[in-house]
Amino acid sequence: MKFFINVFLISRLKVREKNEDSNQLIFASARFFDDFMGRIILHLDLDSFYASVEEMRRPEIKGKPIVICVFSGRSEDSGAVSTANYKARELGIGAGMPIARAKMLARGKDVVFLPNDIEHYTEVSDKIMDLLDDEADALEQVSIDEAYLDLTDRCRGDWRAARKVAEEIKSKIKELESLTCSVGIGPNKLVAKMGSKHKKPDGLTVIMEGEVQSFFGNIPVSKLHGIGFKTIEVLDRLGIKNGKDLAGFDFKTLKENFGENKAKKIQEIARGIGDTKVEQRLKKQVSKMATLKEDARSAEQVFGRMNELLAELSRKTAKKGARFRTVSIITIDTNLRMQTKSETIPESESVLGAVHVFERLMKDFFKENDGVVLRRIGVRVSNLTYKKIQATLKDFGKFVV
DNA sequence: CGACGTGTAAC
DNA sequence: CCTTTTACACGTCG
Repeated sequence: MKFFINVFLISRLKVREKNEDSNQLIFASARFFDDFMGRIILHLDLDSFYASVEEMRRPEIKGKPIVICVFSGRSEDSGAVSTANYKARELGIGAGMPIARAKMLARGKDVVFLPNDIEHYTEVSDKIMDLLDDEADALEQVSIDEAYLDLTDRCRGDWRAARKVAEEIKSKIKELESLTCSVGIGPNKLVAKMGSKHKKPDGLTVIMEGEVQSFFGNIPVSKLHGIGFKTIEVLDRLGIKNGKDLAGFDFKTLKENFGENKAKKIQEIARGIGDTKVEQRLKKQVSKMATLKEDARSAEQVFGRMNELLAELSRKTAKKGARFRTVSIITIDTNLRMQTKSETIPESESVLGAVHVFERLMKDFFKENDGVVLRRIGVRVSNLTYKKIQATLKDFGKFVV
């Protein structure tokens, strides 16, 4: 009997915690019933975060359409929209849109355009993430305005308790920062994420195991998390419209169109299957990009801007206590074609110590691309390793994100 | 297999 | 006219 239970536990652990050390088995029996019951995962998304934060700290713009912009500095209105609040979205303004177009749509209306202030948003975000950390077994911050919480142990399989936790979190965030958020709760990260997308803003959607199939089945494939524009084009040709179509589609045909791995992946998405753990991940690369004031036709013309970028990249990298092995430049020419060049070197701690490598890559790029005219450039270090002591995963995660 | 470059997706 | 940052998968080459 003991043997049987162990076999069962090991197989569960394989499915659920592939990356865990075998010493996790020590805790396995204590978690037997949790394993048996499955997990409860919560995903939280702060509603039009940047715009809402600005609205909160500037009483004079309350209730107005607000558009947060990334100005590229090339001309008065060059750049793109980062976030539009719901009032602005009613006018057709949305993220990613050129600022000039957003201003056309806003013509004659009282719309507030603001440059983004990431520093401030990060401060607000950090406070909220701290709050979330207190509510969960594990926290995974995936971006400045999104996080996953594992509530499995905390709620012991009780979905109504999980809903209570969500409501509590929502009211705390409102109290503390006057912000709303959308929350999804499900048996894995994918389902939780789809739940939080389902009702916005200020939503709360719970999808239990038994409800996954019908929820995912009725959703258009274009709304599935992880399925983007290119994939949709192919799915469309195959006549696949919603989750049900994809979940039940002939695998061989999918494989012919997407390759084995991607076929498997998108079909699992359509079935609401996912088993990745909620855990704070360390960054694997750091980069910094910028649009040039003026188009550049030679390496020497971009060195000035590149050195500024490297100074910032250096700070970012040092702050995380990261070392790197790979150095890259990223170029975007006037036709918006992106290219990268990279080189792997002996492990280094100092970005500025590797300036000559960035410069050489840039020179080589111009040598290899005769007549190219650059609009934007970027620098990146990857192949990161971390030296700082990992006091607790929580603190380290916060430090690194 | 590691290094390098590109494409897709999400934020 | 067209921003920024990251992850990951895949093909290719030596």
